[in-house]
Amino acid sequence: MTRPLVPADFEGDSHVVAHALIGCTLLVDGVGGRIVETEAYDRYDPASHTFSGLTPRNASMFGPPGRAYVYRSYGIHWCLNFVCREEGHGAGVLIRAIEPTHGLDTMRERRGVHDARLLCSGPGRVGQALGITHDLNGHRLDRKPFKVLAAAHAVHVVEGPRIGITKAIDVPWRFGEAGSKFVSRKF
DNA sequence: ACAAAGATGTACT
DNA sequence: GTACATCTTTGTC
Repeated sequence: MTRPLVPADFEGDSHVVAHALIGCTLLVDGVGGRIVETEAYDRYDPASHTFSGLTPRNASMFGPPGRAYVYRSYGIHWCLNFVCREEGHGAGVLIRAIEPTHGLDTMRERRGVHDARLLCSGPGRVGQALGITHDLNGHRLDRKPFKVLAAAHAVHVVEGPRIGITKAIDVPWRFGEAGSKFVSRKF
């Protein structure tokens, strides 16, 4: 009962897209699981990489929606965003946590830990577990190696303030599945 | 050319 | 709870 998401699903407000992505399935080369935590970053958000306009790093967020924006975090981690578009402006949704369902052994090997809760509970961990690299920046989400499937059934979504930022910390633009054991932090 | 901060994770006390 | 790795991007001089 699930359908693959297409670029049209990423047209619109980043907050709406971030909310709608909870419960969807994300696979990279068949490895991944259910998205249980996201954050929205819109064009006029001081905490967004797009706030100061187009730069070489954030260029993919100014391109077509339904693609990946991959950036290096703290010089160590690769973090994955889904590009969306609201009123012609670039915006992004950070994938913060996944409930592992496919390719657990591959993820354990990449992460070096066994506990399923520690495989994908955080944006840097998601990047490592799914094998995300800079090669995938700007890549379409409806083409290999990506696979993004709509949620099989309705999900109870909760929201709260975003994590790890110093600007606009008051807005509740972090979304997660209620009661999930696989989020990076409790809501 | 230079400096500072960063959408984090891990190890250690 | 605190410290620190690690390096790219961006703004400033």
